Amino acid sequence: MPELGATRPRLLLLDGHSLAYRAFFALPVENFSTTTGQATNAVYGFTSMLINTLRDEQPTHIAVAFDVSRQTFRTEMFPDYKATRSASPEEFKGQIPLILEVLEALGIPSLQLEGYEADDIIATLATRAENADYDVFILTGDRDAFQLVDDRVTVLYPRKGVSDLARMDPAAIEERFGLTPKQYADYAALRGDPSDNLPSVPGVGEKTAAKWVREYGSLEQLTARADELPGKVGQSLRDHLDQVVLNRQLTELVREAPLPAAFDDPADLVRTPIDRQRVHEVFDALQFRVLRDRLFDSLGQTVAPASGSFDLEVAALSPGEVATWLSSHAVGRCGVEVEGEWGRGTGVLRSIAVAAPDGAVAWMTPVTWTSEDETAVAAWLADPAAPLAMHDAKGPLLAMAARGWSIAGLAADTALMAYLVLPGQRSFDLGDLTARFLGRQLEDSTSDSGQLSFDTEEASAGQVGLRARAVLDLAEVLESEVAVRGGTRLLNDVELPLVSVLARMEELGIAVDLGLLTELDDSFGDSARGAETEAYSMVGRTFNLGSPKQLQEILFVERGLPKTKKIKTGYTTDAEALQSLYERTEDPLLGVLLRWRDVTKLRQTVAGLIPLTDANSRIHTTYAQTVAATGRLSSVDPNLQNIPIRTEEGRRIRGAFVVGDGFECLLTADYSQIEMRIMAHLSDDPGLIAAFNEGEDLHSTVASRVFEVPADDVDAEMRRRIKAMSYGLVYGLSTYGLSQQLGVSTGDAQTLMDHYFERFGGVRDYLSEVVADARVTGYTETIMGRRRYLPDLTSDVRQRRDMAERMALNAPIQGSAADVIKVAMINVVQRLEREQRSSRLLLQVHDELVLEVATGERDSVTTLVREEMAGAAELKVPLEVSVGFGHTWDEAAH
DNA sequence: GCTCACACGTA
DNA sequence: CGTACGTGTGAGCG
Repeated sequence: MPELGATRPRLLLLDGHSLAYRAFFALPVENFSTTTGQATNAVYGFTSMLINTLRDEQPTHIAVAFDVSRQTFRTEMFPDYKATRSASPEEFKGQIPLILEVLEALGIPSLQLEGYEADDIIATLATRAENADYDVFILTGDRDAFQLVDDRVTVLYPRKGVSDLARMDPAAIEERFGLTPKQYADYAALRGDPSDNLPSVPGVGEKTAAKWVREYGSLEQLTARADELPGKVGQSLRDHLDQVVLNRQLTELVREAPLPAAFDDPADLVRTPIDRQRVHEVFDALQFRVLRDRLFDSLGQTVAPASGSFDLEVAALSPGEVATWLSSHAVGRCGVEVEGEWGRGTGVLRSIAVAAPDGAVAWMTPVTWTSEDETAVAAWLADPAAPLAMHDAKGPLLAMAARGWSIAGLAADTALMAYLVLPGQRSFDLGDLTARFLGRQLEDSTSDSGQLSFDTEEASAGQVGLRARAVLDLAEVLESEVAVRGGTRLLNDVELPLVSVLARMEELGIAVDLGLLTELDDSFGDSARGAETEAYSMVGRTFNLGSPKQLQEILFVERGLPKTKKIKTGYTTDAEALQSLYERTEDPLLGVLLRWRDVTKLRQTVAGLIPLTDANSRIHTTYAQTVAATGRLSSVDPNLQNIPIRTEEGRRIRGAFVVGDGFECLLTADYSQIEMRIMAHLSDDPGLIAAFNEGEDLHSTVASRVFEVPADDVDAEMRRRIKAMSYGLVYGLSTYGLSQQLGVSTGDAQTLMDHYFERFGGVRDYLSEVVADARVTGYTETIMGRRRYLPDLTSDVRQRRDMAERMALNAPIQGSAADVIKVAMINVVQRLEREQRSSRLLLQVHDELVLEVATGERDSVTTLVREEMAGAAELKVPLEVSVGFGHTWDEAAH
């Protein structure tokens, strides 16, 4: 069994100057500057390497060393040292203070030492840490550090640019230079170094230098026996012995530099949590949007030091052992980890590991198990009395379903639990969660280096077993994390039961008319080509219609059309802008462009669906349950939640989604105005509640009250404005936004808003209360207690704060609607099962469910779906559900 | 091959 | 200068 996990603390040391310098020349400054003209390429490259290394190496301790000035003990020994190095450009120097700001925000200590280079500081810290039993990682662009490499010290050296790091351990040094790390300094001295202005020996290049050090073992031996060296190069060496000896002294890194007291003990370099607020400020100033996201993605919001490890034995079960192992160990909640592949409604199970509460971990694979073994696992998984903890169980469920298994006792899913704890995070990697919540290292640190080669089966057993154990331990910790946030019911009653509902929906997929899809592909393709040809002839040459850049050139330069809204790359060519240009200038090219955009988009949608259709003519999406910060589901591969509906042509695509063979029809059921109903419920506004209880049509009823006219006198324009206003409120609309939406002045928009709030004061009070509460508590909450954390509500940056406020306004509403339909889905499926219906739930599109209705079940299923959807939550207004049927998804719409 | 910006489909 | 998503493309990096 390989040794699993690292038990030692991990110290990361960075050479600030050399990394920044590498970045400065690797990244073109034109692409990395703020809008105010400050160059940021060195800061960017440095920070990017830092973030990647934090993510990949998970250090528990960290420090960054900088050079002070050119004057060091080395220049005293050899005045020409680094003399040819040109003064670093002002554009570079100005970025060092910015790097220091980044480090300060990240809580990473940095130091410099008069008379010494950053390398010496690093050598000193590395030596001390190594003696204190640390693993040390040195990120530097200076090869002199290679001499520090040994079993405990690894140098990470940028190979090219800023994203490709070479991992220099003793094996890598050996492979690259044919030398041990200890010999590296000898080699460097012999070879000389033009960048440091260390003279070389004429006739002795890298090859000879490496050969001699290899043959003689060391520079010392070589110089002692210099007389033996034959030929011209031998004489050359003898003539330059003094310089070589000096080179060697200069190259040697100081391992006992006099460090300041704060850096005396490596333990003092333990990582501290980052200052989120500061990070936002600094990254805002540097305009590092993507880097910030990458930082928060990879680290989560705070970083727990991952110092511990797992220490476990994984038993790879031999044929016939499974039943016995399970009955003696699998008592109480077990961690289950599946290795395999899944997606598009199916999967393959390669191996499975079970971590028992007694500490035992077993691993097994279909490759070796007997049919009795398989029966035993399947029966155990299907036992509702056997509680299971898994991580992101939906995929494994698909792999199990493909073997005909099902599970009954999913008692915990660590991905879902982490999602409720950190709803803003978009991915939940088991290794990250383990480091963060258990302070343990999940990855086997020896596996990356490729030095140890173990039997694949053993390696798999170790890794999968380790993960099973991590899941079990993590479930316990996350359980209390969820509980303190009041999310236990949401987890147990909604998210967990939903997993198997979604897995089943993915497995079923929805039938499509492949012939029709192909026809549509052709037809949209023809239209696109037609528009294309027309556009070329209008412009007088061919060009790429899909390139906003070329389009800008043609529209705003060649044709001199009026400028549209500014965007980063110039002026927008989006549909809204083109439409308005068309109305103003009547340039026929704009009409053709819009037409081309429309049909190409439709064609792409269709073309994307065709290859995803399986042998049974069904398409299987994958639902993401832990992606949307508000609690909604999302749909990928393909996204079936954004199939066109608004235009006639778009609906032709919906017409290609059809009822499957042997079923009667598709049924769609959607909540009408669920978001406004939730607004009424949460705000408790009597006027809005009355509007729902009394009025025929919500928007007309609200309009008649706002404009103080009888319901019959509400015209289409009044209704349109009020509808826009109502929905705008759900999104945190400003008067400016409303004026844009309605095409009226901000004054008129303000007046409309005032009138609205005069009649619906409860809504206004609720909205301001939501933001005020969230500012105090730090989060918003849905009707089922789902939280969304919004730390930016107290940001000093206006734009961030406003954004957070709009999120605060929207999250409880969008999130509550998500809660409601999730409950409805569970209940619909449960009742279909209880009533032994063959009809089945296929799709969810946020406020709509699509079912495939079995022959003869139409009426009963309609009733069932209406009842379960309407009854999914008890609100102060009724939940109204509208239902439609049809042979296709389009026909089933209403 | 990667990442970014843009554009656009849905609720 | 209205929320939440996913996808495809061009373009620039390497």
